[in-house]
Amino acid sequence: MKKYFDVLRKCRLFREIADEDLIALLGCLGAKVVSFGKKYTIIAEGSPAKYICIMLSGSAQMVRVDYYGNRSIISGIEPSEVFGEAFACAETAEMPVTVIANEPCEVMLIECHRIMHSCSNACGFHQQIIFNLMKNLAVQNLMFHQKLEITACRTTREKLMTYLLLQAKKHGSERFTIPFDRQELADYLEVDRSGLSAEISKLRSEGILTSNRKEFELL
Amino acid sequence: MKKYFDVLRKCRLFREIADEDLIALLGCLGAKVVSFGKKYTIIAEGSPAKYICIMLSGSAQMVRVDYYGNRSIISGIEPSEVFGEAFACAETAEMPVTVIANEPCEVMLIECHRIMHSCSNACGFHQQIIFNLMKNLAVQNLMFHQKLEITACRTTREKLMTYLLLQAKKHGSERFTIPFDRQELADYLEVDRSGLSAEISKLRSEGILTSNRKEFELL
DNA sequence: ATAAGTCTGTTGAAATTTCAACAAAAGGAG
DNA sequence: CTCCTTTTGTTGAAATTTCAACAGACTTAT
Repeated sequence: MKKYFDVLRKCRLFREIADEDLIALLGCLGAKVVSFGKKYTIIAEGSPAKYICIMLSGSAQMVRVDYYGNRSIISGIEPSEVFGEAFACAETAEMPVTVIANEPCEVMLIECHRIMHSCSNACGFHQQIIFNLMKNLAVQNLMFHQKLEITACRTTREKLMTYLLLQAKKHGSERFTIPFDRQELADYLEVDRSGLSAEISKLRSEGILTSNRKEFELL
Repeated sequence: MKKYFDVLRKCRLFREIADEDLIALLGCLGAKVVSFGKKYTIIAEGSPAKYICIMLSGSAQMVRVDYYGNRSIISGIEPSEVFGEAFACAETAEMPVTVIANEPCEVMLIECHRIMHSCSNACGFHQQIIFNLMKNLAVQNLMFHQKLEITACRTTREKLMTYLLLQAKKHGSERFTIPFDRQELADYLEVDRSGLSAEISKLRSEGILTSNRKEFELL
């Protein structure tokens, strides 16, 4: 487990927990690590929501395909981020989304009930973990508000500009690289890919931005 | 405070807390009750996010108006529901949304830091409250997933049907009354009101549903 | 280096949404 | 009951999105 310490230290779930306690804690929680190849399904829609997951290496996307066949990307998942916890904590019977590996991944799985019900060893970190989990869920809530701010826009241009402005703020710079290719960005913004490409060209010709593939600069 | 007990017992925040402990707890948390008239602003966009709020009576809507003037309803808030907690717990500087009273309301306000930092009296319920808060945030997360499922749809018809099917499931019946008038439903689904009315008429003429104002029946 | 496959940008036509304006229906106040 | 206000439904035109098809740029594997 030691090789994962650098990522785990950055993970919201383990805030305020000292390195020397972490090993014992992970043991107590029965944490296990699983690897997935590119394009593999990490969590399948419809499967039971038992696990709180932590991305150790690689990246993934949380995705849903609706009744009408529209693919929608709910969020990207990067190393040290927690995912699946909302469904597990809310005791959802079935996962309403799918999580798919973008590239080879290592994921840490912790059974939710190990965290929710205090452990038999009475290890002293449960309270801290629950507090961290709460904070993490609150932050995720904010991310949903951002996502809704984007999807609430009526036109492709408004959605795109709202997204790009949020990215610029997040990166603290007018220049930044986005984590999606065109099709993925379209699925995230919930618009048509070709229309999105056209809109980007238009913004470029209007002198509002410059871009090359995943790199953007707002002018 | 006693007159609010019936609502508070139903509130997620106070699960597993006995009635007789509730009074002491509310005192320890410094809970206060504020009334608002119809159409009054309960929380203003841009104001500091200090409070965890509980709706005691009446109802409200969480709303955002974007840069382009589109009004979007994020959620309806009914008695015993908690709101504003995600922003307070995530320590957001400014509220990104507005909460407006639908009708005369009573709201209980609890300063977030009173819950986050254990109280000086060392009352024994903080852990339970934080656990409840965590569960509540997880459930809210699920609601956002539902909302995203709706807004991810491309057409008015798809959004409307997704919404109505979720409502039918929620009410456990094909007949139900929705909590929005037409304009509000349009703002919730993020579509044009007149287009929404037209779509409802069309579904009616196709024999897919019957409806009268806020009452719907799926056939 | 070449070939195969993927990603991006373009285009035009069809479908859909938005917008503005108005009429009918419902609800409230006096 | 009547007047006034709000809500809902309807319509047609303008704007936008979606869809399908294709070509050029880029990547990857051999």
